Amino acid sequence: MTVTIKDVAKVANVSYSTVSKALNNSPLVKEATKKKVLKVAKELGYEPNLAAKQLVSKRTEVIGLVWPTIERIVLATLVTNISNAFKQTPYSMILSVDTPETAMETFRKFSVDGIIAFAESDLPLESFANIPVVNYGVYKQGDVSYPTIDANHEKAIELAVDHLHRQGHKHIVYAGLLDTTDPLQIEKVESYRKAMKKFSIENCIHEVDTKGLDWQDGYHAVDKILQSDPIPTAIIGGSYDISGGIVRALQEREISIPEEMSIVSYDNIPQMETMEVPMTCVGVPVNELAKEIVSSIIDLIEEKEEDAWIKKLTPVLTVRESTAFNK
Amino acid sequence: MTVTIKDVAKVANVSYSTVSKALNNSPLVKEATKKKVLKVAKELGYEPNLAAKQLVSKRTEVIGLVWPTIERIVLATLVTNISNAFKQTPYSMILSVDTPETAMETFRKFSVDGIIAFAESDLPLESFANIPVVNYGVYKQGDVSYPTIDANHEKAIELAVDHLHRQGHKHIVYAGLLDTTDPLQIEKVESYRKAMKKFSIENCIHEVDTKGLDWQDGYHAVDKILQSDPIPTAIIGGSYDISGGIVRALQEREISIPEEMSIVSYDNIPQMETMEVPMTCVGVPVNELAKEIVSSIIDLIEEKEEDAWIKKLTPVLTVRESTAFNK
DNA sequence: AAAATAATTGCAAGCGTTATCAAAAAAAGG
DNA sequence: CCTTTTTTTGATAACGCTTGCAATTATTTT
Repeated sequence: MTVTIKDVAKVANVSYSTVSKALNNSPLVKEATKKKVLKVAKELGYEPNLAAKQLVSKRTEVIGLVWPTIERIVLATLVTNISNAFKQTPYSMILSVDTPETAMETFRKFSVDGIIAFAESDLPLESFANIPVVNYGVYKQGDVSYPTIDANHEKAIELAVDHLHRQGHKHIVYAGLLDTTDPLQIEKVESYRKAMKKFSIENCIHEVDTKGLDWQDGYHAVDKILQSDPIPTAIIGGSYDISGGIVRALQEREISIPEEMSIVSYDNIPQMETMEVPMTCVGVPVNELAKEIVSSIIDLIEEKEEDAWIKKLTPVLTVRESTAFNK
Repeated sequence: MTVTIKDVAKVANVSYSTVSKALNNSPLVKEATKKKVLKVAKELGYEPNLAAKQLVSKRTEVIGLVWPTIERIVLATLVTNISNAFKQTPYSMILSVDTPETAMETFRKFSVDGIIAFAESDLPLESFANIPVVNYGVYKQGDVSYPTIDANHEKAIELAVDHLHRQGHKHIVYAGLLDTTDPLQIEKVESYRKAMKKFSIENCIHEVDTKGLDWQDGYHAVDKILQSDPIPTAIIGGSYDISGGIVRALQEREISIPEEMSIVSYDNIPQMETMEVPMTCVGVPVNELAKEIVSSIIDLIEEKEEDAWIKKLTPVLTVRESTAFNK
């Protein structure tokens, strides 16, 4: 039937406690035996019994990810990247698409060692009874009740403006969600203004409210952009989807990208590369974000730091084919 | 610390094996003691230790759901509905967004009792070593290697045509993905043709290829629809997203729904109700789909049927405000 | 080469449950 | 009132694993 530690022990000709230690890479067992055990284990197709492990060690090496809503593709991509990042570790991840409350119940049932949450999800703080949590994104400006990972949004937008400015653009419009209380969206526009000032083109500041973050929101924002005077030569799209909509709308009007219009998108996900026009974008690459989140939660579990902190990751500019010199 | 069965035993003044039986509602313990034990357990806030339970009973009461890609909202809604449906049962669900191969690994690690998969995911058949699987949707026409749940698509489309036909529509256009090998999409158009024939309006058969299943695909199909002669009075949208795009495009052209154009959408998800125009739709309601999937996998686990079968669920027509009599 | 020290290995005690079966208590029968 | 039968309870052995600690073996020291 199922291969246990004892079966491995028998074949490897050592005691089963040695097998256990070998499998856990304990320094108390000789390298040679460790190798032998590992080889036998593999041959027999040994798989550790999680329940037994958990029962004695009180740890599960399982981390729960609360993902209450099927949201924008950026988050979806982040989730898959996080899931991937765990493959390099002894931990596994389970996902709950329930409300935070029921997710917490499930996670307690599984006795997960740690939890990853997104700012969007509004966690029931009380129910965490000393189980480590890492949060992605901030709830409100300045609020850091948990260890929090976030991108340096200000820097990201500055990177976008800088890039366009170097290419000779002055009339750079920011197309994003403006009329909102979402701190992230607010920070992005404000950063845009700041950056325009920094490069002394604040007289060209020009913002278009997309009213949302989706494809159609970008698509419909193009009308407004093209009606302005002077017509901008470059656009900063506030999200992956917004930029996608903008590109399509421009193409339909036969305005060529990047010859007649440059566009830089916020968000840095692999999908940017495979868009109709490979997109120049700014943001923390989603795989880095994922790696950081994963290593943070593991550190937290293994070192049990207590404080809430915030870590702002440095974004990068990825230049592709949607931007060019302004002639 | 954590309250165990032994703590309960001590307080209730019985042996801990009696407590175990009482908690599992065994007929071998007296009603009176059962009540007493349950009361004490509650008072002490006893929570059963899943790991210990698993270790001895060999069952985890956990079911894995393979969801490799973040796909159309219909699937996302189905996933959350399935997750909800499990709440009525002793089982819990874990989700893997990995490739089917790695998902299987994770599931093996957790020793899930069963697996739910979507036809889209192309499972590695070999790796299932007698763990029950339920599949949603069919891979290819007629292929049922697993117990499979699916909607009766033919019936659904017929329902749509019937509804429109009763309202006096003849020029009913089907807007969906036509140029594809996806058996589901093919079945839908063919069902459309069949239904049109059934109601003797096959001379009005009119299909528009959306080239995809997304919002923008629907949006752009409207041009083609409006260029035809005669202009149809009703549209069957091939998916939730397609229909959404169609509605928006019609509204932009100030063609009022349902006065000037009726539209029935394929897919029956709650979001249909909250669209810009509450949408008349056909399909198996997702919550029913979810319930059926959940009860099937549980039956399979508990009764261990061996055969592959396919269960076609009966779709329903949900009439809302996107359809009206043709005048 | 013997003694001391260090590096490995093995033993055995749990972890919190369930499940089997023997023991005890209660009920029934003679 | 003592057997016999039935109902109820309680020991106890797994389940597969980790983990101190004791036992063994290998390596230094003297």
